[in-house]
Amino acid sequence: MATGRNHRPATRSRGIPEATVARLPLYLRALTALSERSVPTVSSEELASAAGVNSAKLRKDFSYLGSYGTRGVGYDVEYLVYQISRELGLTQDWPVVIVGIGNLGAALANYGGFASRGFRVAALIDADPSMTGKQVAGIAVQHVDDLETIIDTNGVSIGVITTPGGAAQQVCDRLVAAGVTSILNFAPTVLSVPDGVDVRKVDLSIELQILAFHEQRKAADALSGAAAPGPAAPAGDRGEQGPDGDIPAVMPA
Amino acid sequence: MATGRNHRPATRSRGIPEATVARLPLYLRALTALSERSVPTVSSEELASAAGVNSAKLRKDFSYLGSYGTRGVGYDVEYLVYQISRELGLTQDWPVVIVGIGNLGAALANYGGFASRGFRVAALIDADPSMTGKQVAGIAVQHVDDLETIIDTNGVSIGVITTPGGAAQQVCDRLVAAGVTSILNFAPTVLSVPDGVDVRKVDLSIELQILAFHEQRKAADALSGAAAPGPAAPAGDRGEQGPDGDIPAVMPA
DNA sequence: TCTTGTGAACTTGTTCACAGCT
DNA sequence: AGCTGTGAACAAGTTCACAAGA
Repeated sequence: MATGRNHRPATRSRGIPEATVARLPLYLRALTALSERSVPTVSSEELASAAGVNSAKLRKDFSYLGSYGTRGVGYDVEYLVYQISRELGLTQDWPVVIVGIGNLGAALANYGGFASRGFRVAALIDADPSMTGKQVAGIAVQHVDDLETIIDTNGVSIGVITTPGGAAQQVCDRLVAAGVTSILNFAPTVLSVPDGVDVRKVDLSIELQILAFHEQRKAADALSGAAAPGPAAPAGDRGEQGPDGDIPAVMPA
Repeated sequence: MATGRNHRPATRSRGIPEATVARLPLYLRALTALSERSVPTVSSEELASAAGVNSAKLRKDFSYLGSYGTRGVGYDVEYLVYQISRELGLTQDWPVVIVGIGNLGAALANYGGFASRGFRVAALIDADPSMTGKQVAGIAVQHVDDLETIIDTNGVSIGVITTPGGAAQQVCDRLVAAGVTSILNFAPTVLSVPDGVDVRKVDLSIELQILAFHEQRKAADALSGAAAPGPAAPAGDRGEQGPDGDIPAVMPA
């Protein structure tokens, strides 16, 4: 996958692999949970298991950040939380706008995990005049006519698009023109953006189609494979699941 | 990520790379749009551009499916739509259950893209008794007590979890025990599943954190890099964006 | 003795560039 | 002449396995 990092291609001394960046939030979540339970220290094995990856990968990932562990002991939880937060840029506050306040937009606005990690919903924007002024998650919806002003006065650099597919490119263009340089796109559309703008795409129907592919293959395997080991699940060991792993996800601008 | 495909590791003759599988839905969407405009044939260059990937990758991807193009001409749109649909298992109907009918669950239930491509919402399930019987997207919500019966009578093999994080593992265990073998998890939790069960995770807060990382780096680059090329976007060419490529995505309830 | 940190091997994915077919 | 299909080069990511250090 190629997460688009097209700007300034050279001069990157301490480049952290994209796959690693994609896992840092996962580690951070696991570490935060440990921190809340006042666990002082954790081994790569334990943390890896909590994050659903294997320990060699985790150690390699951390090695790109520096040497924050202690041999024979493990990692200091609080210290690691801080280092990863800093690396991800979560020690600062990121104002975010959500454009398109339908079912999904409202769901995201109500999502608590937002505020918890450096993100703040600065504004909700919708094109429907009848939505203007309505309170969603305690925030008044504003009309899309004011998009540029909202972006500007709030210093927003991250936008979330939850409009229907047909409106997404247009909204995207306006966001970018107004100064937004990172976009999380929930609309089922491929967005065109200028160089230097990052787009990440979240697409439910694509996820389901990928599951269907594997599901179909399991069914085929069950038919062809002679002696089926058991009903559905042989109850083997627990598998790993990655945020990325497979599908990559982002994209370059 | 590693989409857990732990079952039957060997004996896979016609293995399609995971990265390719992740892009097939993207091609399918672009092809469907062409089909609706009655475009009979398309070149790898055109289709790649519509899907937001480069043409060499697209041709390589299609080569894993077989030789469905015509040299000097391109690909027959209708034929390709059929072949990809078949490969993804979308020529059959997949009943899906959504567990956890909060904001997000309701948003997904209302999502039109579901039915359009082989997926059918067979049931909505929630643990809150006051939700039972309520209509969401034209479907009556059922109580989680009946989960096993619902899975069984509808022959469901794909489940979507949109519960709060705390309930996700428990719901997952019951889904798996009832026979579900593919799970799309929106809860901010790493799910443990037996071998043979696929889990895909969509996590909004992770997506935002990845964007924040890149955003932070752009800011750092702008400071260090002497002459800034322009305001925000140099208005370069249009980049590619992958579904997978990197991380997938949605989120927690 | 225990666990990190990492070179090296390996696997997966991407891009190139061109032969081969229409 | 044009575009697909693909071997081969390349790049990214993962896993192994063990030396180094606490």
